[in-house]
Amino acid sequence: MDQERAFPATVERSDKVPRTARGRRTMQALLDAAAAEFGEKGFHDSSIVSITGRAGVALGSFYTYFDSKDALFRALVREMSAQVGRHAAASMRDRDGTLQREESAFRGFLEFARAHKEIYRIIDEAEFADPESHRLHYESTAARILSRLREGVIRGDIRPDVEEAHAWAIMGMNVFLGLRYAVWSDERMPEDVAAVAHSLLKTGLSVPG
Amino acid sequence: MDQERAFPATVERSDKVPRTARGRRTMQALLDAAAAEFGEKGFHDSSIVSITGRAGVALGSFYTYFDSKDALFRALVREMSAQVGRHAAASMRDRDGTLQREESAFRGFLEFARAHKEIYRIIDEAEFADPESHRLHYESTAARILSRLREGVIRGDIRPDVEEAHAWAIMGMNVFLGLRYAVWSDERMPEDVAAVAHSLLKTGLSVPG
Amino acid sequence: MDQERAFPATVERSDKVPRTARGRRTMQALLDAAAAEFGEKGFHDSSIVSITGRAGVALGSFYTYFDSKDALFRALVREMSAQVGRHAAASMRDRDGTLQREESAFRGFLEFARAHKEIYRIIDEAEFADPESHRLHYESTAARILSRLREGVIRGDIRPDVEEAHAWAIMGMNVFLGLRYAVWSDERMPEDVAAVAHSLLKTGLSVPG
Amino acid sequence: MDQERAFPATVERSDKVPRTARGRRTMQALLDAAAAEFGEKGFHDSSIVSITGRAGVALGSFYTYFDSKDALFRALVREMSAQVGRHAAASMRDRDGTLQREESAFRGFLEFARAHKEIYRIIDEAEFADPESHRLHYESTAARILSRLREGVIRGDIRPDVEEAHAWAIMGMNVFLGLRYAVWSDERMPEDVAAVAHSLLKTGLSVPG
DNA sequence: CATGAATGAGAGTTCATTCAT
DNA sequence: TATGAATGAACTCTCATTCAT
Repeated sequence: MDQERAFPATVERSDKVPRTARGRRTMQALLDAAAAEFGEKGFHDSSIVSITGRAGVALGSFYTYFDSKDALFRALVREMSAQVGRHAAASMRDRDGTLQREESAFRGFLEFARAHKEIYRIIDEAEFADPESHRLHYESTAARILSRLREGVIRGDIRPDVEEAHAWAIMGMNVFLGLRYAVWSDERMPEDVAAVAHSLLKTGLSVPG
Repeated sequence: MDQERAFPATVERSDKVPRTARGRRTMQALLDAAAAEFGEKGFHDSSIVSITGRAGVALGSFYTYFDSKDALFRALVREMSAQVGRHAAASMRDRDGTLQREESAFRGFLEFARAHKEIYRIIDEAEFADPESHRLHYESTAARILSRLREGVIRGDIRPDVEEAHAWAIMGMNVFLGLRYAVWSDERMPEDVAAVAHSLLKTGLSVPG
Repeated sequence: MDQERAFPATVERSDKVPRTARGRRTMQALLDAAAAEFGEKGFHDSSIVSITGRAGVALGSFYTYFDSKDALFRALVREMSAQVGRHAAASMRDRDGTLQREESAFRGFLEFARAHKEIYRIIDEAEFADPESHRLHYESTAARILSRLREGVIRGDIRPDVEEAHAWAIMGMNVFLGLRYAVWSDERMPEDVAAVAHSLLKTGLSVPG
Repeated sequence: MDQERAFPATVERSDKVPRTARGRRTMQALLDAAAAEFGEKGFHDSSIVSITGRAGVALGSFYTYFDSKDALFRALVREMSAQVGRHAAASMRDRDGTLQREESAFRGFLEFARAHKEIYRIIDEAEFADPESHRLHYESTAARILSRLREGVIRGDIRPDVEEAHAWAIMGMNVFLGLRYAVWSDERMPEDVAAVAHSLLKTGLSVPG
């Protein structure tokens, strides 16, 4: 976790691997430009000319590094999905209770989303431009949440009947609170928002007794 | 509520109002075709030729009723947003507790989403194709949830500290559970899923005591 | 001349002759609307919907009275060409010298152009939309000027070597002075401008002697 | 002046500047094709497909060099306006009297118009397709004529009362004589026509005495 | 005679992708 | 590896004209 690179990092399994240092620089420039472009304009309003323009390389060079516009988008989505996961995990260590660890993870996610609002847009748009990655992102995120909850059951601080639906519920909460309080507005501190979510998850909304 | 029309209904304030019965039929055919097309292919992969083809009318007829592809999409998004709201409200009556009413509303939403999966895609894609409507949809949905929670505070069955963030959390839960269990798969019954969400909201996930 | 109708008058040889009084009114409304529309927007930016809209009649009614957009334009051009000729002629009577009569005719033309600036545009555009009428307009105008000059030769106040080219020269002068001082700007009085043209035609521009 | 290129020359400030020799050739081919097409069919009946077809390049290549059909037309109009001016100026040198110099300029203009009849049509049509350039063309042409006349006043061979209207009168004469004897028909030699215009400007049409 | 919905060819324009240099 | 010109399918939108009512 500590050796986490600054976003956006290189894409792990790109279609074409640059062989020279110069090639690596060009590819990285294209990836950075694409993240900015897709985040600002969305997939369809982004164009290869514009991306290569931002990156300061010739139009034709794009195809030296990526097979297509779609391939580039897919690469970005997977990378960002991984980054979001890594970042949440990185924020999670050494808290006592299971839900407290979830709270930390969510706070980390909120901080990350504030800093990289374009990620939201790109992952959301994957629903249309790269449905497979989109599905994978949410399924693996939910799976991670669920396995943590199950550890909590064993540990004894989580209700024994937790199941996949609870993980999806938590993920949905987190995503929408992130949209509202990290992407659309910065008005509230991540720790406040995370605390609200935590108390909801801990005891629910009913009046006690 | 009872006289609610089947989706997709006519769009209330379309740009051009047909003056004859034939015109009304054509416009309706275009709206139905557009809902299907946008739901299947998404906004950008949908084309006017294809929509008019489905509707069985000539290409040019599209522009007799809509100013542009965007205008049609906006009209659809607003109509669907309204429909989702109406449907949830319609499913909500005569339950005792506040969270039980939310459970009913959510079950109604799940049933509606199962029957009209394209709505999900269309409203989601509005984030890119019609951001204003998208924002409006979620803001007004959250506002409705919040006002119901506040009534619960007065009634005495909801924690007095509820606030906007709780409404967004509930909405996020509902949307993601709907995506998972109404759109992506029909494997679970709406009432089961709604019950899971209800128990989470009622007492949280911690082990009692 | 005295019974000259107000512009724009009915078109002499229209493709379709209305049989009822109501029909005549509708046709006239279309002609008036077309003159305004063509004058403002030019032939290509004018549309039948817009013309029928101005005229307050249904789109389909257009084809009850005209065979096509081109036919209407041709009808207008010919009518306007005739009007310009009639108006110049009407302003020409009872002056003594040949060039003084030309001066009067030109002054009349300038007044007419000031009052109906759209005529200029419509006749000019006929070069592209109805070349035959355009050519006919200028050829017949030049022919009229030439025949008047030749009368002047007989009368003895015009150089005996006048020929067609002189008529075209006078017409060109008149048209451009009209464009400059009647259409583009009203800053100078028609009689001033006509006087300048007259003195040029009378003695030329050289210093005498 | 002597090294003047044959019409149509390259357009000085086009929207997009080709960076390679091949690009320059393509752009030139498009300009030549456009001049021919606009001259033959007029602005509205000309199409990009047809222009690119004449030029022997793909449709899309058009937009590598021009922003739009209008932009290309504007570029052509301005270039042609400049060419007409340059050509008239080039034919004017070393004659004695002011009106003799005008005669030379006019003869040069007639020769140019005979060789490039499409220029007439293109500049005329600018009245509708690019009004600003059209106005500019005639205003600057008139201004040049007027300043030459004023030099004649100082030199002593032109009436002291010459003014803008005289310049417009001369320009109108020239344009219409050009239309009649250079564009519509080649029947008369440019020097004859220019001589007629010259004698009119010199002494007018009245019988002397 | 009036109406306005329906038609569809055709226009300008965009842009992912290919390719010669 | 880098360049940018070239390509053409695909798209949205317009509008003169036809026609059923």
